[in-house]
Amino acid sequence: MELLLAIKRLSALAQQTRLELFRLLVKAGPEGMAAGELARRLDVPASTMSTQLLVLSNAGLVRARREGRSIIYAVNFEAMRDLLVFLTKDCCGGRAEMCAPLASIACCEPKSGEKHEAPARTRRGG
Amino acid sequence: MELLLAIKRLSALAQQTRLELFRLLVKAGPEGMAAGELARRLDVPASTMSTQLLVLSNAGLVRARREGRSIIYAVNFEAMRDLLVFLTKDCCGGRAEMCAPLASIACCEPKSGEKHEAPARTRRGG
DNA sequence: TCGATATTTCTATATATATGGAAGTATGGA
DNA sequence: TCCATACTTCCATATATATAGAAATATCGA
Repeated sequence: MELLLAIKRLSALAQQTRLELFRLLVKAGPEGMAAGELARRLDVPASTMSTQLLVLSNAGLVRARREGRSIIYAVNFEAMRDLLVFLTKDCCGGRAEMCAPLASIACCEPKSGEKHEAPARTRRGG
Repeated sequence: MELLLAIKRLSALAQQTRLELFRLLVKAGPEGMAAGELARRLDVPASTMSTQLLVLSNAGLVRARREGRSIIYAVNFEAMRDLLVFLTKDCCGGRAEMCAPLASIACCEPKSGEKHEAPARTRRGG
């Protein structure tokens, strides 16, 4: 990934309303959520929400699709993944100390895919 | 990690001079690099560099130590790791599609630590 | 103590971002 | 076509950030 694109994505996430918004969309999954619903949930005016969604959208972190009168936003998981890879790869050029711990993240599966607890399958509450 | 701390760290990285600065420090490793050397390398005035270093420092992403007349900055790998974990864990609440690819990053070791190419050992030029 | 070096803090200014009301645009139903 | 709903775009304003010169502070060597 290009440096400027990474900055654009980092900037998009580096703000309270937008990070909360993004997390909400992550939880919503590929089906996404309507702009109005997002505005209601985060308790911000429609115009503000629209502006914030545009920022995330311009950064490629979310995608919009129209469904009737609603516009549904959903996370672009690939874009987010690319950003994480960029940040991680960048740091692994010569030293593993930053990256190794990522392997211990509950949902980060070993690359050969051996059997393990697979906690990513469980729901948040479980 | 707290949301506000994550935002602080994302903001710190979401700027061209600082992201380049941070990457430079990552390459420098735990030994770090002097503020003046960083300013020279990125071709910015000392006061600007100092301000940017303060931002990274306040976000906990770098640490400063004095060595003679120089002040040496080094990446706080743990802080960066925590941020990556925060961003990743956040996204893994129910869905692995964003996180699974992280396992394929060259330096991201399987958690049981089986043998693999271990590219993280090689230097950048090698 | 003096002077050179290394860096920070102070200060001003330019630029970017966040917010939200009002007006505009798109969709669907009658 | 008319109206309600769902959003976006426009605009003004408030706040935050970036930049860098000048002055201040800390360290070292003589």
